[in-house]
Amino acid sequence: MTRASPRPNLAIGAYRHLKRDIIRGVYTPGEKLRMSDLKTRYDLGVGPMREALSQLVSERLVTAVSQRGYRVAEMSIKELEDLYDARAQLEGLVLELAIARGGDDWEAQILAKAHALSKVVEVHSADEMLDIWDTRHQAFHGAIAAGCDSPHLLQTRAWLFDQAERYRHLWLCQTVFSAEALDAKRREHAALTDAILARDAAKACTMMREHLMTPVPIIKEVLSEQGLV
Amino acid sequence: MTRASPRPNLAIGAYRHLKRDIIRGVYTPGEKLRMSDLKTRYDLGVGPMREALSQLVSERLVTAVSQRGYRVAEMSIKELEDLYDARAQLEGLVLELAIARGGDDWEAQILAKAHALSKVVEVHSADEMLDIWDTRHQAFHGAIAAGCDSPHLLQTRAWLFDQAERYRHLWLCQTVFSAEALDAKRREHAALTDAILARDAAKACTMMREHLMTPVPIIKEVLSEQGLV
DNA sequence: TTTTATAAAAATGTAGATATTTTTATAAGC
DNA sequence: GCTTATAAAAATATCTACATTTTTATAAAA
Repeated sequence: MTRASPRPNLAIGAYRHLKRDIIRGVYTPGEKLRMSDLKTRYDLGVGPMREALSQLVSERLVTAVSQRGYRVAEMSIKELEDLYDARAQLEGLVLELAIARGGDDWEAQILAKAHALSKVVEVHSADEMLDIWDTRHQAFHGAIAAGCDSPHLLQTRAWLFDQAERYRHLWLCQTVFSAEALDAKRREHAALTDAILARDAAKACTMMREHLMTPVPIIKEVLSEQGLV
Repeated sequence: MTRASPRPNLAIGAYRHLKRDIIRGVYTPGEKLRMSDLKTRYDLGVGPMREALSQLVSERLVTAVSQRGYRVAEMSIKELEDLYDARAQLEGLVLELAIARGGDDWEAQILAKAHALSKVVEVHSADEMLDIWDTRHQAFHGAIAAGCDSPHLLQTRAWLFDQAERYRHLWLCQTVFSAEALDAKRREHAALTDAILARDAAKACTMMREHLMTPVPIIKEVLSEQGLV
């Protein structure tokens, strides 16, 4: 029997918690992460804390200067634009490969996830709505990308996604609570699904790139409003 | 005045050293990295060592299982194939963007680096030859990629490059010490440069993808010969 | 052979010592 | 007075050594 992963060590927990907090905007961009504060906030020693921070430095969510500690990575309009452009281009490539390589099961999964996403309605709390819609939305796009059948391309995709997560979170709050915005997205997803299932690579990839770029102006507004840049 | 980077901490040094050793094949894939061995080998305490390992786990060069320590990441034919495929596809995308976006300075840099690469001859020691050729080879490809003008795409490119580095190192030793192989590469680079400067995107991208895939069969042979898989 | 008990080895975590940076206070020069 | 330079103090980051927990190896018993 395969042994279930044992007790996760403290660094792993700290890593997850801190990453989540950074993405959710608990810290402001550029904020100093003092070891003494982190120790009390997450209730552990410096060892595990430093390990968690080291990983986040690797992922570029935190910056480090030797002997001068750690800071939350900065955010900027410039980064936002490049990040979303890179994501759109990569997603286009991945989709092109998926259309060339994907089989029947790939098509079926896309339809399944598209259906689940379109059925998100009438949820009680706002937070619940945000969670459910985002989960299904990611599942839908994940199902499309999976067809490229390349673990390493999917990994780079996931990495860019993580990088964008802080920006994306701003957009998510704007979109999910607007019936109009949600409806626009629903139509885009339906059209995208049609083009993909018709294996029209050129059309589908263009639509995908445009679909990924639509949040950019919205995020720009929120960034200026909240004084984050 | 910008303050020069101060004393780098021990974790940074350990990270560089360990990463280099893994890439150069000092450890065999899957080998256990015992803390006590690492401590004596790199002459450090556990703290900095664990920080360095945490970063390498993020980069997937090392794997970790909680309470059971660290291991050098495995290598496999399957991973080799996916890695090189992903690299070729991404490099094709980056080149397509570079041809669309690159300016005069981009063209000039490519010509400059291509020239430097073609002039690598008559070096004394074998190791020196390997270093110089590889440095200029990377500079040439780097100059091409730079035209895409996207820090994040270049970053994902660098990450995939790092992932492939262990495999690539095997190929490099085979190629640099074969006059015939070097000459073949020289012709490929010249043809590639021509297509790029002619801004023939379709042709250049196809050539680039093929160029990046040529090492795969060679590396497969070396891997089986050396019993690394 | 398989299981259980025991001992050794290894990984992880904490606390305190050391070194570095940043802040604050003080004094000198313009 | 205002700025700049210097020195002491505080805050902070980093590292090592030791203590604790968990895993792995070994040997005895079923």
